[in-house]
Amino acid sequence: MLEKSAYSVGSVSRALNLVDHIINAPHEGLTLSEIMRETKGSKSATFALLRTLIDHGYLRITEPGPRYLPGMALIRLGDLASARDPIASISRSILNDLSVKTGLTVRIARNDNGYPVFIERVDGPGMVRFFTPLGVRELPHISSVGKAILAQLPNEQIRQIAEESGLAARTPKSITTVSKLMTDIRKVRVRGYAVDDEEDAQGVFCVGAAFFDHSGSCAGGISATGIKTDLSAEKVEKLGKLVFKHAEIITKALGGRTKSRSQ
Amino acid sequence: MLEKSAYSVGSVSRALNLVDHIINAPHEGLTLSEIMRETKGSKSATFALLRTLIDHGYLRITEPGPRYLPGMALIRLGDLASARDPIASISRSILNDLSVKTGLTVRIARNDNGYPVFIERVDGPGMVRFFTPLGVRELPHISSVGKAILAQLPNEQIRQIAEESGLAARTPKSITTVSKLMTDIRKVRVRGYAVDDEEDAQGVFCVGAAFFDHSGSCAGGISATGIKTDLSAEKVEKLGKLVFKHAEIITKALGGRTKSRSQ
DNA sequence: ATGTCCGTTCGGTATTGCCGAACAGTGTTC
DNA sequence: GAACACTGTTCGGCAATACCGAACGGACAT
Repeated sequence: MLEKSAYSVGSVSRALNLVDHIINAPHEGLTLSEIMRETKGSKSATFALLRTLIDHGYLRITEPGPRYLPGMALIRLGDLASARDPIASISRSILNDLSVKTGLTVRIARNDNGYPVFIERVDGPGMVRFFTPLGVRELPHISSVGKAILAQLPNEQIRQIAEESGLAARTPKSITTVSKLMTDIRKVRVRGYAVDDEEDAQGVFCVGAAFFDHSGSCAGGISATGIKTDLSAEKVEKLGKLVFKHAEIITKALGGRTKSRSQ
Repeated sequence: MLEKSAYSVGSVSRALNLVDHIINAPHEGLTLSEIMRETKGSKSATFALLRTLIDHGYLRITEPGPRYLPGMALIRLGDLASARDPIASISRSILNDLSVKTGLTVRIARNDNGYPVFIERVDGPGMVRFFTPLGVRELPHISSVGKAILAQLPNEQIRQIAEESGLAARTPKSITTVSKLMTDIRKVRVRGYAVDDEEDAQGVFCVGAAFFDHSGSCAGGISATGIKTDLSAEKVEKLGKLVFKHAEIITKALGGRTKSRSQ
């Protein structure tokens, strides 16, 4: 349920809320009555909104006992948005490459003002598909990509972001203080890659590195994620260098150059 | 520009048309004035609609000289819709598997009343990414999956679909008459897989097979696509059997059983 | 300095999207 | 089998509200 800002069109906002509502519903879909109650709208109004969304393919309807489900247009738009995103489209084959080499799940994030937004994912073979949504702003201190991106910013801005996002813990190993974050960031700057050692989820590790665009500013980060079984220090280092190397490949593909220490 | 049906909400329809308009625009994005002219809306109205779409993440705006681009929510919704689709989510690893084995681009389509709608794609390594959009209804007679799906229907229904969709040609080898289509369909039924030999695009071949759900009805099809270099008959047969086998794997994964010749 | 483009803001009008009630199916319960 | 309790669908009427057009202000070019 999003807050409306100035110059917002009510019915459109309600319609998009319905899409969100339905995509977060159980797999069998929802009935009109359920939707109408849960979103506190009138029957006829939500009916009209749902109809409109169906006309555009945003929703579809199951055959007997009409239940509403996500429609094909969402897949279409997601695919097109991904294809039109220079970062996502350029790096898809590079992600695949890294996933094959490491056997891990590989993801790429766009830098959204210091926050990582994952936009593409390649699952490792037989990987436990642990759920990682795309297209949402993530907390920067909790993932390796997040820290890799933060490391490219001036210290002052890192502190500011840490303050506004809050250093919430997800596991006992999560970073929760600014000072700890800064020591880790320093390590990232030396190594060139960031490590998330069970800071986001228990038993899961993650190694990430940043890449840059033509202006030399950090465009995003790439990371490899896996289960933490016999994770020796040298293995991490080897993986880190590999991830870093692939980040450099993306930088080149973007026509970018490695960070011009602008700070 | 979609036609409106009964009980449609105008402003929502207009907003979704804007999304479509922007996602089919050049990579740099569009300005408000351009959008307003091309969609024949007033400046302030389209401004409000765009604002609403931005609030929900469907669009984003570039920093200087505001231009409108597809937003992260589209990627988010596409990913969720794909994850919530039983066919797409179950078969992702199977697609990957087939793509690695063959080195080809592999796609999967849902059966939408006889028409194929591709919902997932795994590009082969170093593949010429020839553009294949997801989430749109395709012509059934022009692709191998389309024909594989058609082959599961009673002849009468095939003729009906052929008539209503029209047998448009894309290459000199395209099937354009119902009788030719039916002879090809007969072959598909014998072999278990369908072949598209440069019928969709010159120099491109494609092999597809159907899979089934728990009720025994055709849920969709899977296909492997590649460039037509030295395509010997035995190679096609080998590939066809491999694709067919993977279709069977999907059928099993869906808890389905192979077509109970209900006709 | 004048021009033209852009995006943003704002008030007034009538369009139109919302409501509520009535209708029509479907299956469940007694 | 009839009553009920649910569904989804349709429709008329009122008022909210989404649209329009005009005015403002900033950025460039001419």
